[in-house]
Amino acid sequence: MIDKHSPMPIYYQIEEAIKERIDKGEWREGDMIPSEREFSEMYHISRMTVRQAVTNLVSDGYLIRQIGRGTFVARRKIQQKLFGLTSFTEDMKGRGMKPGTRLLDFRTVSASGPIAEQLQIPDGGEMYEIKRVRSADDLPMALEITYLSEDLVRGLTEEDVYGSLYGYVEKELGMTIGYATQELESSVAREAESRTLGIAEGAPLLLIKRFSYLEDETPLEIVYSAYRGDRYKFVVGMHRNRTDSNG
Amino acid sequence: MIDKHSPMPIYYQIEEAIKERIDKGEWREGDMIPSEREFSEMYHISRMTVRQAVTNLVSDGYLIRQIGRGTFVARRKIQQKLFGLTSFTEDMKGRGMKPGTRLLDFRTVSASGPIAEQLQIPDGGEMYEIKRVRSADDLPMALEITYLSEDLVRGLTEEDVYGSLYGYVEKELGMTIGYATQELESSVAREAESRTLGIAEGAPLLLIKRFSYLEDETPLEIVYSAYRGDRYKFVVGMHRNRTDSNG
DNA sequence: CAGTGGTCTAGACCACACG
DNA sequence: GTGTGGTCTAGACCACTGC
Repeated sequence: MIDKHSPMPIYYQIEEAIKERIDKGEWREGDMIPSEREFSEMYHISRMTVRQAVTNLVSDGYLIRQIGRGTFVARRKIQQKLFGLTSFTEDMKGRGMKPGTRLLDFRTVSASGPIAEQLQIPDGGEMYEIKRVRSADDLPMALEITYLSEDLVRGLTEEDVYGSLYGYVEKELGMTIGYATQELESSVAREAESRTLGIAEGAPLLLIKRFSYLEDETPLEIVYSAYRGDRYKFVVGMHRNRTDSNG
Repeated sequence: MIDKHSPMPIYYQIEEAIKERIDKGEWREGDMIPSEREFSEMYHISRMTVRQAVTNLVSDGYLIRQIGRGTFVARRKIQQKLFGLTSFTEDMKGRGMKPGTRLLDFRTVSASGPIAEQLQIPDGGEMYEIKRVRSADDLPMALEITYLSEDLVRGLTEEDVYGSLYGYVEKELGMTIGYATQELESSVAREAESRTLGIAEGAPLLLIKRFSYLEDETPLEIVYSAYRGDRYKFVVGMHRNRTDSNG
């Protein structure tokens, strides 16, 4: 089960093995899994290596550690996904809906102002501007305008933006997305939005502004979205920081 | 600087030392901090202990590791707080506003239905129901209804709910809050809400439903809030999961 | 090349939970 | 007392970066 000579790190192999047992239902929610020392003996590896695997799964929400008692399969594992940053495409698939895209506009424009600044594009640089209507199960769900530095994702084509931009950046360009900050506010649809989304004027809209960054903090994209208030709920899991109550 | 015989773990002391240097500006955004081996020699501790400190600070957003290059102070450290779950009181303070509370109702009611189920209160159990208007700089910001199991926070009084419930639970009861899931949706104010919040009927509202859990997954509270759309933006930082693109 | 973080070992002692 | 996770050691080899 564990290959010590695989290029895959041992701790990663253990993570996958544990997740598989949980997914298969071999270990159920609330069950105690083998102790770190048992894993260590089972696979003939050091306990610190086991701990690295378990620590990762704890922070991913799969496991719960309890001092003096043991390590347990987390309840509510459905909620694991809530903690991770996802693209529209991944979000909709996670909700069991079919994502779709209608491209309204795809162009490069010269960068300037706060958008250029946020994307760290120097004066005179170009950026992609992509306007899309995102749909779920063939009904309009959101209106999206995305900005990316042309320099960072040079060679982006219209075909690339019909699916997940995150998927493209990660799989085609081999970049690693780190995190995003998102601002959400409530608004009402004006004429233009109501027409594009097929809702009444004055109907509720959820506005989301997203700044995405790569792992090394390079700004990747800015996205302005307007989601239909009658079809979309934003769902997020948040952990309590160890340091919040102090500082 | 490091006391090996302190009851505080060494890795924690190192974390604090590093954070202090960052907060003081001794190490600035983008600066490389000493290598793990340097820390190890500096403090006469093993490198694995240093790594534990650095790993924690990386996941808290203070540091960035780069293979073969070094460890750097993260940019945008203002955004660190965005990733942590906060109470209303902490949230407003973080925005530089003065939080306030007007208590509309405080009572215990017999638990039943989906709320009792979510809070894991057995048939016949009681729960607190707390209705509050939360204000920022003395202007109404949100209408909140909170439910807690009476059994879990027995002895809660009216005075306890004028400030941060999270603070009370953590500091007075000594519990550790783990995480929460939150659902956000856009809506418009009806008559009752518009009167309580001092806004027009039909004005945008941001509705937030929150389920909080302790570290061991015990359900702590349910909160339904309605925030004024003209005064409040929900801000959140989200990390990309290692596993999102695969599974 | 030297230096960095990434992984891993084979132990150790501690505080805690439980019977 | 036994078993658990929490912390810590003093090394080791690897892949990667940058000069």
